Amino acid sequence: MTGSDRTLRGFVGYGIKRAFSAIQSDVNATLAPFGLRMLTYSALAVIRDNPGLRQTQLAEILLIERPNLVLILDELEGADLVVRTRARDDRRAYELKVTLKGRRLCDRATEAVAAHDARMLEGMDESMRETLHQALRLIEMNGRSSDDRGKVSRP
Amino acid sequence: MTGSDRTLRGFVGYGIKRAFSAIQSDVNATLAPFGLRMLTYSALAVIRDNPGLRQTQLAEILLIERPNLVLILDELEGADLVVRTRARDDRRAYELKVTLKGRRLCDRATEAVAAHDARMLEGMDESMRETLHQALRLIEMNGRSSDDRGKVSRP
DNA sequence: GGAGAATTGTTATGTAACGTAACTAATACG
DNA sequence: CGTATTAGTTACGTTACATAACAATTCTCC
Repeated sequence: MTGSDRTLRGFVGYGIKRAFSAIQSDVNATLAPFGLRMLTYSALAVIRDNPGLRQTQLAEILLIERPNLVLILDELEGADLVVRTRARDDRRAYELKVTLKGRRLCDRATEAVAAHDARMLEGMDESMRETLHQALRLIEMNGRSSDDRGKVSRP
Repeated sequence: MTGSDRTLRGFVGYGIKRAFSAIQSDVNATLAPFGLRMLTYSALAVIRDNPGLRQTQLAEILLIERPNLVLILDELEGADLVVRTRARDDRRAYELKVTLKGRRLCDRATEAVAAHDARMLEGMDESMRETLHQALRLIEMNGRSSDDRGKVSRP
């Protein structure tokens, strides 16, 4: 035998990391034909769900900092998938919308991702999938709530 | 309401990404007091479980490429947690072992990580945890097996 | 037993996905 | 009005990866 990771296997964190990196490379391969990556696809999908969204809001939803969005949106805009139009009620902000081209690409990509997702879930029955879903949500919440401990106390 | 990610929420991949990044920052904070990061801790723990391991094998276990290990091991060795000793049966290779100091640190860090892991699982009963565990393994396998499709066919 | 192939660790280098600090333009607010 | 805040941006740094090329060593096999 070549060696084992028995200690680490005890941790969910380790399992999640492995599952995630397995998915990640795979999903990027799925999106490559569309000229998209995980991040650009995510942004595209969220904008499609929320026309008129501001960049700050998008950053909040995706849990990334605003500066990181700039390049992502530049890329999407450069590919004519998204437009930034100045908001007329607040000329600092942009309203984000997907173009027709963006909508079509997004829908096709969403199909592909859905198919990919289904493949990752092969071998699980409906109840297992549901449990997995809930468990992930729970972990996300458990993580975020421990964030607060280190944040603003009373300014 | 500020905007939603309903499309993405349908995908396990998205849930895993979120759960993972929630864990990641948190676990790095847990390890920081020990002077470790996720990667260095993982390497340390695996070496502790497999004294005499070669770097190539460690890379395989951790699913990273050999060059990336070099810096990680430099760091661990520089902190006197690990030693590289030339293997006498193959003078190209190193045998990796944790030092006494490394063993102690590893054990304390493992405790801390275990506590952290437990916090992430709060709100789940035993059966839910077990299901989560299995589900993650399954996803990992589903991902890896689709790797093969793109790899060596018949050299 | 010696030449070419393979393997171990390494160096150099590139990239993607983040984060922080500091700036500009615009708005809000007392 | 003037000061603080906010939206997007620029510049820059870090971490976690990957690939290519290389020296030293070992393997293979004729």
